[in-house]
Amino acid sequence: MSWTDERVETLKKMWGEGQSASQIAKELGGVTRNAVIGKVHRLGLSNRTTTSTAKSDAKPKTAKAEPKAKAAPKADAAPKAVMPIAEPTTPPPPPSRARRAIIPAGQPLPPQPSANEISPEALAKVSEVEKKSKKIGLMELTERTCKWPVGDPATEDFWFCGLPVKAGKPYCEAHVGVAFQPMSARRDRRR
DNA sequence: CCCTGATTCGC
DNA sequence: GCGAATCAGG
Repeated sequence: MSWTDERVETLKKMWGEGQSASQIAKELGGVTRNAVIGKVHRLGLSNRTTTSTAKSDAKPKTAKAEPKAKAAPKADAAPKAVMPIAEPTTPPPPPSRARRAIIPAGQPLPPQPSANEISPEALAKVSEVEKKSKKIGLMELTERTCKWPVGDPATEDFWFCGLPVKAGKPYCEAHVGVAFQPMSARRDRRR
C-alpha cells in the first residue's frame, strides 16, 4: 500500500482526533502502526503532547561513531508557563459506589455511576461493552483488566468489566471514555 | 504483558 | 519516502 492522498488525509484526520497510531493503521489497513507513525513524522505533524519522549537520545543498534560534542545545556530556564490545556479530563464519577446495601435487591437502582448525562454515545458504548464484558469477580482483577464495576454490588448481579485495559488506564477503552470526559459535553449541568 | 509514540537507518 | 526494528514510557 502506498500513501495516497486519501490515505494521508485519513491519517491526518484521525491523528488530529487523537486516534492512536495503531488505530489509524488498523483503519487504513495494509500498514503497521510504525508506518503510520513514520508517516506522521514525515508529515511534520508529530508532537501531540503524548508520551513526551522528548529525549533527543535514541541509540539504535549501530552506534553511530560520532563523538558529537554535546551542545552545552541551555542555561536559559525558559519559564514554561504550561497551564491551559491541562483540564481535559473530568474524573468524577467512576464507579465504586460503596452504597449501603439497603437497597431492595433488583429494584430501582440502575443509576449507573455516571448515567447522568455523559455523552450518550459513550454510554451506549458502555452498554455494548457490558455485554461483552468478562464479568469477572473481584479476585480476577489484574493489572490489565478493566476495573469498571457493572451491576449492583448489593446483588449477585455484580461483576467487573474485565476487558483489557487501555494502556495505563484502569479501565478498558469504552469505560475510559465515560470515566474521563473530554471536558466538553459536560458543561451545562446547571439544574 | 499490554499499549503508546519516537527515532534511526537500510532500503 | 518508506517502514521495520528498536527504544522509551505508562
